[in-house]
Amino acid sequence: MVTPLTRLGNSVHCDYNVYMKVTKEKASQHRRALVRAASKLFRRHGIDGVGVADIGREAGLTHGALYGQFNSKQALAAAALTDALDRSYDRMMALADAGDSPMGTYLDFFINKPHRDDIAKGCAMTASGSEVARQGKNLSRAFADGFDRFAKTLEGAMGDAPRLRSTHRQRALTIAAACIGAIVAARAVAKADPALSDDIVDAARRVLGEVGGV
Amino acid sequence: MVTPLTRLGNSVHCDYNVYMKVTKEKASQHRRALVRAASKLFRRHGIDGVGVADIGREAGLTHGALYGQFNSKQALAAAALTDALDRSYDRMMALADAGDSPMGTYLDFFINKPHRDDIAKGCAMTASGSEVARQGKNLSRAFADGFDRFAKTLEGAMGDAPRLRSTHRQRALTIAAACIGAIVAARAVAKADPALSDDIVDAARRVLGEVGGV
DNA sequence: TGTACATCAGTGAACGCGCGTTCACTGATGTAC
DNA sequence: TGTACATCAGTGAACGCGCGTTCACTGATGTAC
Repeated sequence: MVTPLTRLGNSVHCDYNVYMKVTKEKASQHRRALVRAASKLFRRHGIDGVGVADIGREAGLTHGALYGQFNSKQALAAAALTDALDRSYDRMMALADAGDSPMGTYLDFFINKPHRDDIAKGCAMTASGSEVARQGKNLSRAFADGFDRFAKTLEGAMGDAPRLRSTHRQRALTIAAACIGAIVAARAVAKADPALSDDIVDAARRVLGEVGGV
Repeated sequence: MVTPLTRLGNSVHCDYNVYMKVTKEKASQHRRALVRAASKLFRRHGIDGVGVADIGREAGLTHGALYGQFNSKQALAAAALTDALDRSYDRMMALADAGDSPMGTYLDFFINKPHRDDIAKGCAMTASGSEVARQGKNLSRAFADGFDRFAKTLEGAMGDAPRLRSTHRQRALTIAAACIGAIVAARAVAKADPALSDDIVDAARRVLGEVGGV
């Protein structure tokens, strides 16, 4: 029989069986794996809905490893949000290279039913929008950077077909916010009213296309 | 010294000091107090961010009382969402009686900086939008009912000024979703970029007014 | 109207569990010589 | 190039804490007579 841990004092007993240390490259792979795992799980279950142990497991590590790479769960969440938004942006820009009407391409990329249905791979602003408001400044920063970049991209793709008095920037900011709102609302009503959910997606795609001058 | 509880067996010791039972009217007041407390706290801290003990305390009761009135925290959350949306709707309709252009009144009511800044009293769809997608069907039902009523109200107030080809219903659904997205995005960026947050609110109010034919 | 007693809303201790974070420890990596 | 050893990424047990839910119990209310 053994006291598992004598609290105040430096003599401690426990069994460490492990093996350890890892190349610098492996370490940065692990960091990336943690960010990707967190990014996916936070989107699927919410930031409060995921434990650090879940993230470590998903990344093939233990929860302790997380604290070697990040100061806190909050700091990891900020890194995960930035990473998710960077990756979404890259995918969107890759598509835009191919198409001829960028505004139509951007709206198609964002407002569609597969995007609504696969939250874990979708835009992190739609997955965590209302949570970010309650988190710290670093998460707000990540969201603001992603949102601003999205709005600027839309602004650059704005057509001037409709006779609206608002500026391109105002319309771009509104379309960006509306893209988020449409996916959030479509997801929120989906379980109870799938037809309404479909209507929201279809309506937003069409109306925002008109606002964007497609 | 007393064993506080002997587990398997029917003989139990603990101290019950209490006083009890309450009129039917008091009981339904308590139920209402629980719903109101939950509604406020869920908006402020998120559903996962509030414990049943917090809700009981805010309502002036204990956490146990909650399970006399509701089967689970989830069931209370659904009741709280319905109640919050009903109350918001009533406030919006009361304002509309006074104004002459209902669409303008509705947009002013929803898209403004005090609404962005006071999440605990604001629209529950903006506060919990991305959380509801991850909850059960009863919460989706409450959201869908509130969203549908909001969209129908906007549809009834739709002007036909702009030469848009989309239907009134499509524009109403889009404006409803965009209202949510604008407040969600404005809150999410507020801590890191207050100027961007203001711009989102101002832009959405103006552009959605144009889409709504104000 | 007065009395006897069943009902049931509310209490608070306890349940098992998982949370975020810390920390003593490991041992291959990577560096200094 | 070869050797000695400090570094530090990762482990996993433990921390204190709060979670949602259950349940034995209370006693005024409200009903049956």
